[in-house]
Amino acid sequence: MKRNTWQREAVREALDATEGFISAQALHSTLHATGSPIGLATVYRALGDLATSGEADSLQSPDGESLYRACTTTGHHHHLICRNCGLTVEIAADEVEAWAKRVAARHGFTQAAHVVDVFGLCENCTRLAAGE
Amino acid sequence: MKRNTWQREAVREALDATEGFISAQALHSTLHATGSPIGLATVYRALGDLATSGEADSLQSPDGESLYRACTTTGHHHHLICRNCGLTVEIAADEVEAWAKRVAARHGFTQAAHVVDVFGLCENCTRLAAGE
DNA sequence: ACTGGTTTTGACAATCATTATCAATAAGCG
DNA sequence: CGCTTATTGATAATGATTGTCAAAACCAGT
Repeated sequence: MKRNTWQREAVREALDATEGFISAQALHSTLHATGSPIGLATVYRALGDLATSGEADSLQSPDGESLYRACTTTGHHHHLICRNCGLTVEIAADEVEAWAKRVAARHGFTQAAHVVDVFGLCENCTRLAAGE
Repeated sequence: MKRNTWQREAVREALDATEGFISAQALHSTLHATGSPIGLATVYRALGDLATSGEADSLQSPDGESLYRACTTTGHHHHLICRNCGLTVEIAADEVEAWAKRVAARHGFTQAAHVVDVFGLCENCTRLAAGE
């Protein structure tokens, strides 16, 4: 039987309150910062469950972390993320939206969700890197 | 200066000889199996270099391993991944390529790498899911 | 071919995210 | 309320990847 615990609720809420993707570790930190004494292992378990049940999307960041996101079909958008300082800019992506659907259909895929995120260096960090 | 060593050659050849994606660990094992005393760290370095120079493609498996593949077409492309069975189809993504670069530039970002992967259910799994 | 300056290698330690362990806790049912 | 059992959480374990650094290999110049 599946039980409802405040921990699972907390993870779900924290994920909902997060813009874009977040790592399990980061989510755990966030929860701790707000006073929740939730355990790290529990965050991993809760995120895994959410991903399995389809309530959350997961993807792997370029450096191998698993990132999670609350699955909201409404208000879909994408992100431009600074690899160095973490600055995140939201971007609309209608073009990509259409493209993803087209490509998926062409290959017989259904229920296409897509992960379109751009990692780069923001203006600031570009300058810093150049000065190295 | 970049030097040519038999180790780097060996990695490149082993990668060329491999169908599809392979993990660094697996490639190391393969090399050892053929008698090459190459070190694990060296395989990682060589693969990283190949990926950086565009001679190899890399992606993350669902369980967090980095997988590499000899890059047949010069150029970058993306993947269509079945959420259920893991089937991966390669897709060209010139449109997205251009879009990503444009968006990044518009926001002052440089060195844009992007994560553009489409998850869905492949034909097979769609049928299976329907029958559930 | 020999030598010098540098890069590369490779064995192993270190790191980091994630998973397993397992006793203690708490959810839900009656 | 009490019982059964899923869940929690501190910590150990795992496993891939990266860092370290002395020794070996590469390449250019002689």
